[in-house]
Amino acid sequence: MVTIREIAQKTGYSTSTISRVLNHHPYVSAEKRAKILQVMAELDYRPNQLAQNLSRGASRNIGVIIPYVDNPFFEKMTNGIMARAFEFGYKVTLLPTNYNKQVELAYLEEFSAKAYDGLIITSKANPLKTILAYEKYGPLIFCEYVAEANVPCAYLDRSAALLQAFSYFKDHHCHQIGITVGRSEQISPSTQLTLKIAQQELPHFKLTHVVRDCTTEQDGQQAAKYFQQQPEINGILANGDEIAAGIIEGYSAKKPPLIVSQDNLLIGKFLHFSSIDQHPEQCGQQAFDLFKQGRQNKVMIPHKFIARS
Amino acid sequence: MVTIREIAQKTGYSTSTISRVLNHHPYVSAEKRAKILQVMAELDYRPNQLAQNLSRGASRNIGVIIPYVDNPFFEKMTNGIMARAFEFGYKVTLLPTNYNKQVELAYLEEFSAKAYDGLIITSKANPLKTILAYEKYGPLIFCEYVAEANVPCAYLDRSAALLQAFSYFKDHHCHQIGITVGRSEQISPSTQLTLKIAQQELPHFKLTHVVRDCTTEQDGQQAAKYFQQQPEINGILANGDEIAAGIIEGYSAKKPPLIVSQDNLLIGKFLHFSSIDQHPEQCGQQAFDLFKQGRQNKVMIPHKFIARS
DNA sequence: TTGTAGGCGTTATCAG
DNA sequence: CTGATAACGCCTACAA
Repeated sequence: MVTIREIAQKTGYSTSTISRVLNHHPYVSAEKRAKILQVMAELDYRPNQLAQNLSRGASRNIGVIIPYVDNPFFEKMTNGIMARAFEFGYKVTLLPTNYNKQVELAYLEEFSAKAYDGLIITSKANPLKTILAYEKYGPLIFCEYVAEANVPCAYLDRSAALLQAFSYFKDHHCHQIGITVGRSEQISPSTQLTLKIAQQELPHFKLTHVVRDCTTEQDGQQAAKYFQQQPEINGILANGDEIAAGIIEGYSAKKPPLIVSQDNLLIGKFLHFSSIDQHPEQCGQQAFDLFKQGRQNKVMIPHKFIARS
Repeated sequence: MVTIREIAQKTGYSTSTISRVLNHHPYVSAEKRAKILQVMAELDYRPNQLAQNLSRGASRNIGVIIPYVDNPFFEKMTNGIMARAFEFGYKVTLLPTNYNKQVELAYLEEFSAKAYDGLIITSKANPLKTILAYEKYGPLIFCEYVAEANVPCAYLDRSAALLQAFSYFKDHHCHQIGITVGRSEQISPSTQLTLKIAQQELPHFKLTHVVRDCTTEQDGQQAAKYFQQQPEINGILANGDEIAAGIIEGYSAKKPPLIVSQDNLLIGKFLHFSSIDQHPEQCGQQAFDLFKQGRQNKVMIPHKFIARS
């Protein structure tokens, strides 16, 4: 492997000078620069990034903790992060947890070992306190609301989105709604919020009308079976468009009640259900910007309700 | 920052011994190991991965060159790669090119600078020769067929899939088919193959029935408008399910002809068009395995035709 | 402008 | 089993 030292020998200049042309520093005579570049080309010299990383103490690489890699919502979010990262010459490493605490902890340990210059957390498996303990090792940015001061986060205005969804239901005279959620309210703040607002806005809402652990189309089908056994249900809030599609399938013969979902994928357009676009790409972009600028703000991302009925 | 040397000082042992317990080497007395671990915990010592990377000459990180991050086909492929990488403790960095040659070259340069232990190329912007020039810097694995011996690749049996699609058309008496493709046949081997086989299998096929540069639902709608002006067209081969959906939209009032698409997404089930599942996840998994095992085989991934009509 | 020398933190070799 | 010591390849004061 050709090193900076060999270039120094062949050219007769010092390693410092070589390093300077490598880093586009000023204060190198045009003549020397030219010769050095020439010798570099001749020997096919490649600066070793691993060495550069150690020397600089950074790798221009950020980690992104996500629950699932094949989930439309998080895919959009990571796409937003990656788009910005690309602009600024950063590399992105996706860190899927499947909401496994141990796996997430392993990533946090890597982070503390300087594997990433920063860590964006789109959704967490461990309690906030556990994660914040790693703040001392470098910048941590969240893609959900975190109340603690000085903790940067870009977050979706879930409350506003839910309020709009529920008022849509009310406008259509749907007061008994079924809800599908991902993780149960015990561990997911987002589910917690959903149910809290449902109870506030819809006095007739019952917790027995909640189907938990829905992440796929199949889960949606199962949920539909359950909902059909509750004839009073006249509206459904789904936690994703693929699940909503499954619900419609599950109703098969029967006409399903009014459905509102939350991904705004193409399929919603064809199956004619309403959807909330939470703009996860924007959230990802903002999260990266917060990292890049080293700010500790909290940035809210507005949602958009797509009514179809 | 606490280093291995500080641990050595506080414990009175040598850095070698510290390094040994760090790497779970044998030949360290239980007593010393215990004391070292204790001091490490006290000082909250973190091994620095950047230093380890330099010392080992590797980073357990692989790069994956993809054209787009938000394309279902390549998302599935990268999911397959990531699943395997995760199992073996590798990190994955996604490298989107948008088929820009310069961007792709920049990634190859990074690779030659040891930024990645290996590079998986799911689809390339530059000519094969250009890319193979970087083989000397480390393992290069392709996710498409590469004829050159000793170049490892996991590839989809595109020919077989296309043959089945065309015989499906013939079975349904569709001999005048329209085709949408991504990149034009001049630059995409896959498009080239598609058109070649179309000409072989369907004597009535005309190149004027090809719509190029289709990547989105909107492109599909546009294509549909064009196809409707050619009343003789009685079958359509789409290059993706979202495009197929767009085509169906584009036909709006009119009933669209028999459609076969190529992603097998959920939407195909609802819009009732046939689709070829090329199993891109499997392709990604195999590609990673080829990297991991350092083999130079060529692995074919079988497809599956999902008939709906 | 340029060069010298030390440092980044860890691993590996090789004696003992 | 253990410990010096030399890599790994680059960057950067500091001095000239």
